[in-house]
Amino acid sequence: MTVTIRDVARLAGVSVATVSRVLNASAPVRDETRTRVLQVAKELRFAPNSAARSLSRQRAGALGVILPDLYGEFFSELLRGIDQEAQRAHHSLLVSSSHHDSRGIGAAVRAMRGRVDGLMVMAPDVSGPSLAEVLPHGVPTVLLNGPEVDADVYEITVDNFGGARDMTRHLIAVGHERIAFIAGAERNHEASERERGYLAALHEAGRGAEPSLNVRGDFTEDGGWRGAIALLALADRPSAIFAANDAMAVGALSALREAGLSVPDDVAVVGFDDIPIARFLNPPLTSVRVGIAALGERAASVLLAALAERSPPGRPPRRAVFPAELVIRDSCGATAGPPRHPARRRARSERALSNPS
Amino acid sequence: MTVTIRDVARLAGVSVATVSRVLNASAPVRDETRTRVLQVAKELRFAPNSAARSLSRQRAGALGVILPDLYGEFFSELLRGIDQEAQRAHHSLLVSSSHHDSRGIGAAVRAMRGRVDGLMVMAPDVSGPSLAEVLPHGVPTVLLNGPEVDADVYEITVDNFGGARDMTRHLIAVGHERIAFIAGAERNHEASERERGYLAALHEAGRGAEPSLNVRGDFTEDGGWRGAIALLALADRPSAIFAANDAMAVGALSALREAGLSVPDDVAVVGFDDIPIARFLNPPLTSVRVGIAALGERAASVLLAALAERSPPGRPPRRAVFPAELVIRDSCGATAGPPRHPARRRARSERALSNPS
DNA sequence: TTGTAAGCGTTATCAG
DNA sequence: CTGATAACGCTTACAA
Repeated sequence: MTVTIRDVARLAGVSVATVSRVLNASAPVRDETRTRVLQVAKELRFAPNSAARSLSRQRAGALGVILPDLYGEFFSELLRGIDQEAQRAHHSLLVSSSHHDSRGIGAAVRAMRGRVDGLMVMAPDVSGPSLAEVLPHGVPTVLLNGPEVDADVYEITVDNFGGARDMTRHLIAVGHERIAFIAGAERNHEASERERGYLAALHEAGRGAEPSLNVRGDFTEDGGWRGAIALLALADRPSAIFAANDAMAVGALSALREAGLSVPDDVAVVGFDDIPIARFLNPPLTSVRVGIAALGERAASVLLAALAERSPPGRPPRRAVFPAELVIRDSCGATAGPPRHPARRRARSERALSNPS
Repeated sequence: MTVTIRDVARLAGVSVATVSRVLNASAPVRDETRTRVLQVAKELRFAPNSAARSLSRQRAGALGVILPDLYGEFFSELLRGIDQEAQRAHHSLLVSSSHHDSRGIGAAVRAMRGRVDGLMVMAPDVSGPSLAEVLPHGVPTVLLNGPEVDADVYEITVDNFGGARDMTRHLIAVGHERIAFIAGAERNHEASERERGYLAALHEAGRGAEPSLNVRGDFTEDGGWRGAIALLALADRPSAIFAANDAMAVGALSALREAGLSVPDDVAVVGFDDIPIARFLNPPLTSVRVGIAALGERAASVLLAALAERSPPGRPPRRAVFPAELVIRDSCGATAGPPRHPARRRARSERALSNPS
């Protein structure tokens, strides 16, 4: 076996309690013995066994993250934000991914029992009730971008509906007549919210939603590519394509390029999420900014705060909604064409609209 | 507190030992008692406490992952591969990120003590000796894409040198005279290996390396953008830009577009890693395929195998090198121009070279 | 200021 | 087949 606290105690000529006190600064220890203990601990490269520690104090010093997937820039950004906040609070991160049904989520939740103090769960493609069934009791939990759930949890979501509605409004405002939508995966909460926003904006503009312009995607580049191909095959092709996330917008851009069409001149393309790469695309992608990393940070900090307060989370669940704001870049044709040698970079053809109409 | 094995035992009218036996199928139990125990366990939604479990058996059923960063598609792909393999073996994943120095890595390693059975460490910007200092003794460890380390660990790396050399050879072969390089971060092992490959290819072609064509980057899109801007400011601009990773290539493409230059007609651009988005870029990016997810899977499976064998890892360290092969797409100008309406997708303007010259 | 000892929740050994 | 009970490594009253 590896070195334990008893080894340190023996070599330092003290009891294990004293070693523990020194290492945790949990009680006063004579200076001389302290330095001796530290000395020995360093020599032995002692590191306390976290499992034993978790068991003894009744907390693990770790947070669990359960995600539907890990593909693409969205999840790494989210995880990055979560990790940053967790690390600030000296907490470890347990990550489990590719859970698309409640059974899988339940299994992941159970596996984390005892190793984490709290949970962040993103499960956009699971229904509220079936999610509530597998969520743990007595473990503070933050739900990310999911449906509303009848359970004692915190919920943080992005304004998917409002963002999509605003984006569609914007496309209408700049004169687009035929606005197509590449939707997200079926039964996915975020996907349906965004679709709802798209339809609402069409409706309020007094336009009917043309079914052929609303195609099903799956949030991947390939899905966006296929969606765009389908749309281009229409007799009367759309003048704008709104992809329900940036990954699909990337795929759509690729399809348009292959078809020899120019963006935004022939067809405008916009996305959702504003993943980091969006502004570097060709052309730079108009999108809906979500602040993915900030969302992750927020989720972690809400969870940490819940853990900090002594009172068990018997309070009513709190629900927070992150704003989603438009970021207009070249791909929608609403900016002036880029000058050939821009002096400054960012300010050129990018603007954020706080309250687009 | 939450429900423990004692609660289950009491309600089922058996001892905790029996409950444990039932739940782990670790010893024969009478059918009748088994069903009764399972019944009670389900009713109580019992899930064993993993910390206690880890402590008792001397294994945690979890793997640790230590990464330098979490930004961009590279790391999410890597993590995706690792997670996939870990999940197959019913292991959890502990992830800790943004560790660029040995101190931080040491802290992360210590924090994982007792919660993981093995470690995967990616630390390209830490020197071998200082890494060896903080690596744990007695914990099976896989080093990813790092320098060779004098410690009892497994090492898995990508052929960064060979890949970069082959890519440069390719650019030379298709007639490029002035080939620029946007290097990775300083003191980064992968960065320097790739740079070495670039220089080696120039050298073997009897060309001197022009210092002004070799600019420093940092593996981010922004770094690539700045690098390209610097290169375009040269009196005699390069005909090809080799970015040391795809993220920087993305930035370079963006800079070229802003400068009104066409890729590949005015300047060719190539990258390294072949992140998933590369083939969807505009134009599709020629790159060096690394098989990122497969690399992660491999790392996890090597680790799991090491954990499975009873013998403590006293064997000599094993080092494996993943091949890196060119993927030629449009951005380097070595493919025929894309037809306007390609029938098939992938085969059109993409080809993989196994043994490029 | 320090030591002793009782847990923390499971697993595993050893008797029955 | 089943039940006590001793670990596992650490923290934390409670004493001294």
